[in-house]
Amino acid sequence: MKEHRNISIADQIFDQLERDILSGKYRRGEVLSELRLAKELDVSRTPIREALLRLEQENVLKETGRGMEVIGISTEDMLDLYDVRLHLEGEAAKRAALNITDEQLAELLELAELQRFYINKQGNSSSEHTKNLDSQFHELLYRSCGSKAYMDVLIRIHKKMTKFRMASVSKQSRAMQSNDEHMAIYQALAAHDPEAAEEAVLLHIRNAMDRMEHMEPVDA
Amino acid sequence: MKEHRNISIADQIFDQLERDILSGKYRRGEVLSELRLAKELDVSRTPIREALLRLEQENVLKETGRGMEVIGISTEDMLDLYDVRLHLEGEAAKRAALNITDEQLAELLELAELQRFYINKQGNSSSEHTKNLDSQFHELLYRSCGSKAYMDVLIRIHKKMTKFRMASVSKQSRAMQSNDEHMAIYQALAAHDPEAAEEAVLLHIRNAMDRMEHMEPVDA
DNA sequence: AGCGCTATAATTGTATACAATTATGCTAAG
DNA sequence: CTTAGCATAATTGTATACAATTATAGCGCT
Repeated sequence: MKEHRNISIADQIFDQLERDILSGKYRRGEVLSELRLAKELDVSRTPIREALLRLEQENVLKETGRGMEVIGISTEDMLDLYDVRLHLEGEAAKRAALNITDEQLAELLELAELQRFYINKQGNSSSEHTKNLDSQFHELLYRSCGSKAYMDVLIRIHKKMTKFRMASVSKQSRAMQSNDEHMAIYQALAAHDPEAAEEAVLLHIRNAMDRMEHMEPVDA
Repeated sequence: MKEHRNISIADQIFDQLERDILSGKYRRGEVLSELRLAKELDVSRTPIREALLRLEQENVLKETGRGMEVIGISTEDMLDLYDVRLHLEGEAAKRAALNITDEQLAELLELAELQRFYINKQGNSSSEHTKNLDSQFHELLYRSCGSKAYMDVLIRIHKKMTKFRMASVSKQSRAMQSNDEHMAIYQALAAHDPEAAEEAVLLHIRNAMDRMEHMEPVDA
């Protein structure tokens, strides 16, 4: 079954700009001009405008009367994002424990095992593979809670955190710890135990906060 | 001091489409065509596209391969949104009690008093005036908590709830009750009492949920 | 009458053209 | 040398043109 639409130029520009801002190519406070970007990326202004608009909606850029200004994210902002997650993900995990399907459980397990495989193979979690698997794990967890409201908020926050996560290489031990926590979450969900799921998720978030405070952001 | 930019056509289209979807002119499941809207509203496709893109980001519309499909919001979704707020606004209120400035307090009081004035004058809360004042009150409350993460999430949720709120007329007594709750929130914030602020906000949300379940959505 | 094929409609994605506003830099005058 | 003013650059917002894909309807053939 083929996916219904091709990837548009606008989508590609969006991803690229997102990465470029993250990687520091465009710095906080810098103002992006549509025409300049269009010439730089060799496309017309139309898909550029669309990408910039999306980035503005995601609070990555800010309208400034003339041009879009790059908004950064501070360590404090990141901690606040974690704090919001601490207030929401416990409830989401409880609901997921009650609502998750067998198919979702199987997929969750596969994601966690795949992540473990890559960590063992590569010795760190900086690869796109591993980061992507982490995102998929959490996104699936959010989806399985059965609430659009929780899902939307948590997916948005997690994407933002992933996006702005520093591209530093993490120790294998940290990555493995995080993966262990994913496994614990899976176990609690598989047992359909709301309290255990809540506990496992909160522990995962708190540990991720600790890891970040030690300047070694991994995932969560 | 003049505001830095004029209201663009795209902004107007966005507001109008938002209202039209809310009012039921465009129904859930209906697919909106850019060209049709452009002819209907007598503008080019460009601002239409921009408005549709924004509405998609706000989860009001959904891409369907061809055209944008109108997404509805169920009563269950609304209750979930309230539940998310119950998990976040208490903490936000606590922070606001500690961080709010005198200027913000003064503005908050003015908004609440203005709202009271209009309620007494008009006898219900269905007017744009009153709904707008409610939005402004809550948005200012969120802004004063000093956290971008809490602010972004809560503003987004509140806007969505306001947007999809049924346009039913509410009894004056309900509107007054809600305004009383606003006043209580203000008092707690003015006293810089975190616990009282949390309690007042949670009470406000719970009462709003009750009002909604009695089919008389007002605000909160 | 039914079915299939083709031509045309509709629709989105992208590029370009145009208008209006605003910054910027250069020139000329004091 | 400094400053005021004007012309030009840059920039966004909007409209239109073009391309490619897909649905749809009509027509002819069996």
